[in-house]
Amino acid sequence: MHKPTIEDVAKRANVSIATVSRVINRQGGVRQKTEARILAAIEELNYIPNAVARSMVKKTTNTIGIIIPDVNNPFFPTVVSGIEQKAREKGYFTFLCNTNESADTERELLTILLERSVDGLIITTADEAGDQLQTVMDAKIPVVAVDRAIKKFEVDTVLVGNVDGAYQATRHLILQGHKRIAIICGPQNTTPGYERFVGYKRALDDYGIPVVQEYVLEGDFKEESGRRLTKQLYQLPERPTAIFSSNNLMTVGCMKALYELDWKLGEEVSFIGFDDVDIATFVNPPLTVVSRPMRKLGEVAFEMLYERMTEGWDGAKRHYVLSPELKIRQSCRLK
Amino acid sequence: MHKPTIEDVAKRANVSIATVSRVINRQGGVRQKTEARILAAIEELNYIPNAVARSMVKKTTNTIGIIIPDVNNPFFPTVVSGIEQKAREKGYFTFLCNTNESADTERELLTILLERSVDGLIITTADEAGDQLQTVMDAKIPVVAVDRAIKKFEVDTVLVGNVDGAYQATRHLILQGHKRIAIICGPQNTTPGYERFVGYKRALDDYGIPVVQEYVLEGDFKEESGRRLTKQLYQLPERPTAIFSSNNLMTVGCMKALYELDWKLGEEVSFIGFDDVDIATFVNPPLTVVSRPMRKLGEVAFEMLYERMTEGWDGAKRHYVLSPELKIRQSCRLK
DNA sequence: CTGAAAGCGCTAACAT
DNA sequence: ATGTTAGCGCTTTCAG
Repeated sequence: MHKPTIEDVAKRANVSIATVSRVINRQGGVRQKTEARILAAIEELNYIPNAVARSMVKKTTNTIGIIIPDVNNPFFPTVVSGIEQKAREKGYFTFLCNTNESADTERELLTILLERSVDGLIITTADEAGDQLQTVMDAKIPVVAVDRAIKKFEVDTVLVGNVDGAYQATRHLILQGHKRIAIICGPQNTTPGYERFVGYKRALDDYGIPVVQEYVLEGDFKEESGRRLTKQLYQLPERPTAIFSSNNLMTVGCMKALYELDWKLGEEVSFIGFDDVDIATFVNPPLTVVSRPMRKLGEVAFEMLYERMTEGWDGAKRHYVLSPELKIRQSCRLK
Repeated sequence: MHKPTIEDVAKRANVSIATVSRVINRQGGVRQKTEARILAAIEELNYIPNAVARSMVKKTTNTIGIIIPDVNNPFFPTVVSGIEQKAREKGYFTFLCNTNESADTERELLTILLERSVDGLIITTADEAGDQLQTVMDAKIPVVAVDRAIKKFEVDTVLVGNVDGAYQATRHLILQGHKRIAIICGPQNTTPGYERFVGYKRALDDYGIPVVQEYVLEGDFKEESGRRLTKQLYQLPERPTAIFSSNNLMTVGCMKALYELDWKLGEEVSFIGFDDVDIATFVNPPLTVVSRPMRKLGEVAFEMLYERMTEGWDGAKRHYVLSPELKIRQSCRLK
């Protein structure tokens, strides 16, 4: 009464296991009648091929690992669903792992994925330095970095134009007459955090507006920091007339703070955020944001990985940069 | 230059592979000195045990499958993170699969999970009848149903009190003096959809309020239906003074409709939703909701599954019902 | 305390 | 067109 194996099927159909294997894998070269008999046996026994055994001999699992730093940030699930859709189409399955921004957790997960012999890895690392990827590189497993680059190793990378997006956002504010523009930055040791600041600075520079230290605050990309820093901005003797928030979660925190402070969005303070958020159209007035093609990011990532996995392509690593888009709603008003 | 195997380690440490296996699995009975030598070899070779090979002989993969119907509904990712945390603690890994409410997709996914020999399955099925689970039952894999029961088979089940929650919500509205209370139902062929309607009806009955057909609308648990049905309600010659929405996504749709219709929340129409939503505190006034212990749901589900997997416990199937909680904010006003 | 050897279920030569 | 057989990397008796 055990799970039926290929041997059970073979016996029942009066053929060898090799022949059964041939029909399971649609390799052809099996007589119609024989095939029919085998198919019938499979049906009768409810036989389901054992993928573990197959992986054992083929040395490939048709499984990829996905590592993201924060499941609670809706950005990542969206990217992941882009990856998964493409993966499923190609017959790949995914292990989705969350590091909570911890480099140690990332290290552990990497080991587990290696043990499980994933065929490839898509990662938004918690530590851009990248030493933790040494084992993966040793194992010669294809890797694609998403949203955050890896310093130590050359790997395929897919990013959005952070500098570009932040520049557009800041310029939008400037063109409306704002001069006292604050930025709530992400961690400056991460690519997105740093680059978005660069875009902000570049726009100010281009329009001859000095960067004021009090208006440049560093958060951690989490909601609470957005809230705290907005309050800090409010305390300033000379309040900014506009705020640029570097990511979605901090934007949510900002909104909560504005509400608590009764600091009137759109009237007393203009606002623009990096990344579109669910709440964007529920606050009043709706938020102008820099939006990223999140699903697309995931789709591109899988496609790059797929090429490496199948073609064993060992060419130069590629950097793919997608363009962000300014979605103008009503949270920015003429100054 | 291939991936090092247990044999490479054995050679290097001058022992047999059996001994290496013993130390990898911490089975003891190996002399200190030998063990040290083996550990050193492992270290030097960067040896990582191959989980596929292990699964092959142990006939267990330490992997469970999770099937959910809709990744875009934030309810499920939250449940999933509850499952995953517990799973990780016990050394289990998860395959997360999304059916998009399609019974066919669910069938396919089930087959894949079976091929991959998952040790257990946690599922919120797209088809409560449950015929598609036949193969899983045949394979004698432990199953836990979450949020939706399975009719055809006895399996461990963890739910929240849908009737209870809907009853509380409706009563809350009634006690504020509302009599014209509309409900936006979920699909009546699903447990949550049906039970929530039952709770609504029971409350009306208990307080002697007749159920008016025009006020009972059936949506599909997706955002757009919430929006459409709210508009339908607005067209009624005698509009309801309160609306009860049966799930989070439809609540979002409702809010959009209210905004578009300029139907004043809290003033012209009171509102209460099943499930807490991110936007609940961003709309004005903030939404009163029935909230469910989502993470807990996942945690309980894994724990039940774990018992079955490890103890091979074959006792009676259990039904675990968690209690919902009314979170009173400000979207319901005295009539 | 350690080793030899028999599989786990399947694929992929190589024969026939 | 089909069968035989040698592994894949590991765990687990069973012997020493």
